[in-house]
Amino acid sequence: MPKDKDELEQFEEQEEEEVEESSEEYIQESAITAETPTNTPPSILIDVTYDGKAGKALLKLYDFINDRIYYWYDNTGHRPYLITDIPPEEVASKYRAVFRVKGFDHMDVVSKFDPLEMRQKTYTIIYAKDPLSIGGGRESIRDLLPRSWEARIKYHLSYIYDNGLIPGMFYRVENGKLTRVGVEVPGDIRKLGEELYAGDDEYLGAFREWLPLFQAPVPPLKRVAVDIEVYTPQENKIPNPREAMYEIIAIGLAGSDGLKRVLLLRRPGMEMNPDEVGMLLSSDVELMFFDSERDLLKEFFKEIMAYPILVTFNGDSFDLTYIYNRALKLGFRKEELPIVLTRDGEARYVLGVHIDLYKFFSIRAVEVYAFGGKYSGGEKTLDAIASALLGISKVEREKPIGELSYIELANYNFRDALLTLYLTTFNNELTMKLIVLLARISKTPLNDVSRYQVSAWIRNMVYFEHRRRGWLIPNKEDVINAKGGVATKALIKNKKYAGAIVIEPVAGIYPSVYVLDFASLYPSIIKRWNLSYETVRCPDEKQANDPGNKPVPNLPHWVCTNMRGLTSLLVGLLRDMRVYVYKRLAKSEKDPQQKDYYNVVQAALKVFINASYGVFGAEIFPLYCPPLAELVTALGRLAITKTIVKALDLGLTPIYGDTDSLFLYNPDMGKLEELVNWVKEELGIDIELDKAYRILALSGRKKNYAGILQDGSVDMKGLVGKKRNTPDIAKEAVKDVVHLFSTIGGIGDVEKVTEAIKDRVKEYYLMIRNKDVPLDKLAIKMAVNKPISDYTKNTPQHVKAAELLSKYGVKVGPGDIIFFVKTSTKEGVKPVQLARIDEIDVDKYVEYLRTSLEQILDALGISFENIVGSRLM
DNA sequence: GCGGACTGCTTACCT
DNA sequence: ACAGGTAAGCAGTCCGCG
Repeated sequence: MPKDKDELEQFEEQEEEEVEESSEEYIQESAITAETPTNTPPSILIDVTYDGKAGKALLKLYDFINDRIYYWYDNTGHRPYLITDIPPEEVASKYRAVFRVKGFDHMDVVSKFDPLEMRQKTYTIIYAKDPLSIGGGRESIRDLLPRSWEARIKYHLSYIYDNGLIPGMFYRVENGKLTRVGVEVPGDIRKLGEELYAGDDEYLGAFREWLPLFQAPVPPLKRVAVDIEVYTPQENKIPNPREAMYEIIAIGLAGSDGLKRVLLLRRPGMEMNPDEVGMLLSSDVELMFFDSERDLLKEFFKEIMAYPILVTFNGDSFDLTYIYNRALKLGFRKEELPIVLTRDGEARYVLGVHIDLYKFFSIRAVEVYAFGGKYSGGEKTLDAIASALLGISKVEREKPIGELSYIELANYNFRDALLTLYLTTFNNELTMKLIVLLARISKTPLNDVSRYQVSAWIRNMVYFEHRRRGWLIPNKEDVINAKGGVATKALIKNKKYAGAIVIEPVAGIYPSVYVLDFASLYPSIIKRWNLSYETVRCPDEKQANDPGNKPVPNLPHWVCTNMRGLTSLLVGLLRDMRVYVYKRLAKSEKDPQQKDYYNVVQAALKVFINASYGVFGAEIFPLYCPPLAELVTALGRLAITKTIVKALDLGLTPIYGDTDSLFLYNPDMGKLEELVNWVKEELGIDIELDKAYRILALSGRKKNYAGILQDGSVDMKGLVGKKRNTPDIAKEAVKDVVHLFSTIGGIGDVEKVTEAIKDRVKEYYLMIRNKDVPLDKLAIKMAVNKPISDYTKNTPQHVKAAELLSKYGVKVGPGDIIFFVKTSTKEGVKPVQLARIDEIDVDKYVEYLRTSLEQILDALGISFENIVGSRLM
């Protein structure tokens, strides 16, 4: 199993550039099925998919009490369809070919609300017997018509929307009919919403609708983590999972029910040394030996089928794909296998759901918002993520896989399976709960939630609401055509519109600084100003010409006041539920289990809220709406500017601010409160005290400061000394100096501490001058973000170092971090492995030390040159 | 032929 | 591949320089 980044990359799909989103679903090649009873106990809906053989939507339900998986096939006659504005008679006369499509079923007339034209319209709906006949197949109805809508929505999602299904919620089958199981909501929580939204039936209704999704518990989902080892004749060469040429010699299984097992292949010439048994890392791991690989796989398939959820780390690209192809090679028939490979590189688990944690943890929004960037900045390997989240450090393997003894192999193999399982169990099953909650909010099956980015989740959530309201889902081009382009210019080249404001900070040391922060500024703006793709620049002339409908005076965009915007309502609701309900509950709840759960709820909500503005400025989002995005940032600029003016008015002293924050120097507490109230009153947005510094050092650069908070902790932002690529020696110097800085108790200490800092700086300077530093502390660690061959415009230093490395046979690819030092050799750089201390370019490192330290020294008004003497060498 | 001013590319950060 | 704004370093280009 590949664990290193470059190894992972080898299996990333290269050719699957699916430009067109097809409605095609995977072909169910497997004949394995679960029971389909006419009555079931309450069960959790874990997957919704399309079964090509049955030609129907298929729901997978997990009954966690009796530990059973059930299938439920659609029996309502639901069919794939598309919508067109061509009347049926015209279809019949002008587009007769539609009827000749083999999967054509029938036509009908429907009335839908067009959110762009903002009126009810009549459409023709054309049904097909299978998704491919709508679009994606050899001959499809979509391709025969000049205009169609909703023809690119994948069928299983369409099925979810039309039936109001919520993946992750509880359902039961009663006399063959699928029904949702009710959820008990405590009266005091319901009351919170009733008070919050008194008199606003739209919000109140939505609140009641959404509450059960958060109140329904997430039951323990039985799962098994899987990891395989493959024999390879060449060391450091990872076997190709598509070819599956070599033997699978071990499969590790770690179950949430306590299963600890390694299936091992007996190999000629390898003996089991009985003395070694005591060396098993976990003594209760059960080893099972097999004489044939076929039997080993047979046992594997049998074992996993006791679980509704299969968990892997990179199983889509490696483990499960390898197993699948290897099984075919060994004579298994496709129908016998519980795994199916899809065209877009997924390895699906037929009975339940396969969750590939490599994919899930690679989702940017999960990484940043749900896990607070804890594993950011490094490699996304099992070891790296496990070490960041679980604090388990890496165990090195000393020999090639093929040379390990049975016990060594079992230890190595089982450990990875166990780590994979741990990634789903730590913090009270945080990961599983998060996935289920994300599925509920987005109406997306667990399978897709764990594989698609946040824009797909938000798309699904919003599409679901369209269908619920009987709205037509517009095509992407319709939105752009109706809403037009932008009116502002970005400061950064190649960006589409203007963003946030950053206030120019004045360098200096400031005792007692209070920071005010707009509470989720952009979502609040979306709520407060009724911003939604359909309300912004709505088609009503009267609305367009009413100056009162222009939220930003110097922007030409107006916003509809007649109806509440869909996304405004959704974002507003989710934001309120997070702030007023689940953050509060998470704080007040006594039961630790329940407290943890509320925290997962508020973290899941955070993901959606934080991404809600960005998607409207992202071209890949199907409701991409630049005027909406630019209104949000413009209103943000207005909010912070007005707040600053008011602050000055009140005699407060703003010294810095960035986007949604305002730094106030030594404020009068009464005035501060006055400002907060004014903002709430006049701007209709919440602003709150975020943090307070005992002392703050502004370097004079934007996004760049260090401060000591009231609890004595250091808060460093943007300083070079904090960046990953800065050599450790410079980082240490900064850390040292900041520590000295933190000893400043009052303004009276400044001089004394300044002297101490000067001395320390000089020490570091001399250390570098005298090359009295270990080489690895001089290493610059910089990531390669694309294939080396793609650096055509220029050759940055880290790429030069990478090229030197490749001469020694070290392969470098995207995601790899290059360690290099600056040398006085011809290239100017060398990979740290190849360099000697006497080749170091001392001046360059003094320069590094200078820029790192100056960001602190500038605040203190000290010059680096003064300390070290302007010595040019 | 060389150095300074400049632009553009690249990475890592902030909100 | 949810957004834009900023710091910093280096590569490469242009231009002046009697």
